[in-house]
Amino acid sequence: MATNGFFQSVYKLVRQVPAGCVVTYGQIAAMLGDPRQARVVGWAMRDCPAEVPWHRVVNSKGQVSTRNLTGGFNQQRALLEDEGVEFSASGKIDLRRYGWQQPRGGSIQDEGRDDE
DNA sequence: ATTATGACTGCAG
DNA sequence: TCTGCAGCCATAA
Repeated sequence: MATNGFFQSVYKLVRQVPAGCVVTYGQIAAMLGDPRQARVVGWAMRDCPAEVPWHRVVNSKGQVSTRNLTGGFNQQRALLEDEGVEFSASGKIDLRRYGWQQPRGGSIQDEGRDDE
């Protein structure tokens, strides 16, 4: 499927996301090389194959409910909570703590937070 | 080829 | 901190 190569890249990337971590659409798009294609990433998630942990994908606001909760989209929060992710009172996630980043050349270790 | 929509993002109020 | 408007890209009709 060469037509949906971008989609395949998205799926592959999301599949690499470990449990207990979340990524934003823009983050994924940026990893693919174009942060503006964040919407296209959403399109790929809309297809949501079972092999893709779409529930670990949230918007830049760290929330899931952008417009309207459709279908199984509601269980995103429940799934993340099951992974160990904490939600704020407003239903937001700490991207600074759960925000996943691709491992760079070398060892990516946990950077200490001066306050937490 | 053109128009409309969308599981988004960033800036302004 | 939250809400609203405009911009960008891809897919569907």
